[in-house]
Amino acid sequence: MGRHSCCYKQKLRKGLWSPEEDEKLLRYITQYGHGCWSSVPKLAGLQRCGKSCRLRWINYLRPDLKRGTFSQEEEDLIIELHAVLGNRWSQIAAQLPGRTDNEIKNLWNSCLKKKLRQKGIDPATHKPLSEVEHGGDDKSTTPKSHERAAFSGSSNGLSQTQQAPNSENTLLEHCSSSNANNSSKISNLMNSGLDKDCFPNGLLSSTSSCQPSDDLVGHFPLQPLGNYASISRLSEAISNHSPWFGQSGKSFSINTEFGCSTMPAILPHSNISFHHDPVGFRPAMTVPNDNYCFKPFAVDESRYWEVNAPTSSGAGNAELLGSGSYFENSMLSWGLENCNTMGKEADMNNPPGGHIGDIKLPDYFHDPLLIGAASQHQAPQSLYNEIKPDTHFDTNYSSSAMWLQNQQDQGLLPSSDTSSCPKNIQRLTALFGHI
DNA sequence: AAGAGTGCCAACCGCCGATTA
DNA sequence: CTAATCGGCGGTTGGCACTCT
Repeated sequence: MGRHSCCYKQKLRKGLWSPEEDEKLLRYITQYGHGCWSSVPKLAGLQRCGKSCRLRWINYLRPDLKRGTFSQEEEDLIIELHAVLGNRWSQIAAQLPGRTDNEIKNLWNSCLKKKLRQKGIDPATHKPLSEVEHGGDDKSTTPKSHERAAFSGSSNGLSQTQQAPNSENTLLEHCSSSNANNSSKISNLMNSGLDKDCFPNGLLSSTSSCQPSDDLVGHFPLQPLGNYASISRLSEAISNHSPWFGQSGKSFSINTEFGCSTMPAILPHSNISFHHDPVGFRPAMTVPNDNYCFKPFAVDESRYWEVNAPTSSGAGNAELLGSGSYFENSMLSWGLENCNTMGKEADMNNPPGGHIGDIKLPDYFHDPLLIGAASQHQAPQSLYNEIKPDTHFDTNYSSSAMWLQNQQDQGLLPSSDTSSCPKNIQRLTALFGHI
C-alpha cells in the first residue's frame, strides 16, 4: 500500500522530460484526454509512470497555465491565502488562475518566506517575528494528514482541526501590500468556510462585474475549484437542473469570489463535463467526432481552444451573446475530459488525427513551432509568459524552449525585449498569431 | 578565470483517502 | 471485509544557472 505499482516497474524513465516525450503526452491528451492516468503512458508510448505523466501535464503541459513571474497581486494573494490555508498549496493554487500548486510552493519556499521575514513577519504564523521568536521558527503550517482529512471533511472549514496560522485581522494587518480586493477575497473565503468540497449553503450570487449579459446570470451552487469529483457532481446537477444548460445552448457567467469566470456557450450534442480550471469553471466536452475544429486562442493570459462546431449553433451563440468576440463560437477548454469516458472512447487503432484549427494534429506536431508553443504552454499574448533560454541548440535540445530560443535567434520568431527579464528570460510574443 | 555558494524549479517520494475487485 | 489500485497532495531533492569571492 501507499506506493504505486507502476513505480516498481523497470525501464521507466525518470528525470527531465524530453521534447519527444512531451509531444507524445501532449498528442495523446489532446486527442483522448487523460482518462486513467495509469494507462496513459502505455497508450501514449511513454516509458513513464502514470503519475509522472499526470505531474508533467498538470505542472507543465497543460495549456491553460500561466507562466512567468508572479505579479505583486498574485504574491499578495498567496501570502494572504497561506495565512488562512497554511501549506495547502492545491487550495491556494485553485484561487490563482493558471498557477500550479508546485509553482506556488516553489515561490513560497524560495521567495515569499524570505520576503516576509525581511518584513519582520514569521512566514509560518504570519505574526510579527517578535511575537513568535520564543515559540520556535518556521514550523510547518500544514496539519498532519489526519488533520487534513478532518479539515477537508469539515463542513465549516476553519473550525475544529483547522489550525489557521493566523487570524483574519492579523493577516490582513501584516500583508504589506494587500489590496482591498484581496482582503475581500480572503474575508469572503473565511466567511464562506473552507471546505474543499463545497461552500456550505453555497448559493453564491453572481455579480455583474464581467458579465456579457445580466439576464443570463443566475445562481447555482458554487464550489471552490480543484475538486474534480465535486465539480463533476456540480456538472451533473447543473445539467440536470440548471436552466442555463438546457437545450438552448445559452451561456451564462458566474463570478466567484475569487475571480470572474465566464461560462462559455455550450455546443449541443456534446458530452459536457466540468473540469478543474484555475480560471474558473469551464465545461469540457467529449467531442463526438473530428468534424469539430479546434483553434487555439488566449484570453487573459490563458490559452483556450475554440471549437468550431459543424452545426449552426455558433451563430446562435454569437447572436445571444452580442458582440463578445470570444463567444461567437462555442469554446471549450483543454483536456481534462471525463475520466470515465475518455479512456473508453480512445481508439488507439486510429492514429491521432484531430484538428487544431485548419491544422490536423499530425501537422501540428510536426511543426516544431507548434510543438514548442504547446509543450512550453506559453500563452504568448502575455508579457508574463516567459521561456527560459537555453545556451545552445542542437538536435538533442533539452526542451522546446531551446528550439524557440533558436528560432528567435535566427529571426524566425519575433524577437523580444529582454532588458527587463531576470536571468535572461526571453519573452515570447504572439506565437499563435503565426498559426 | 575558477571554484564555492546560493537560488530556483522540475520532478520525485511517500503518504493519504477513495474506489474497486 | 480486505487488499490492491488509483488520483491527489505536500515535502523534499537533484541539478542547473547564476552570483559572489
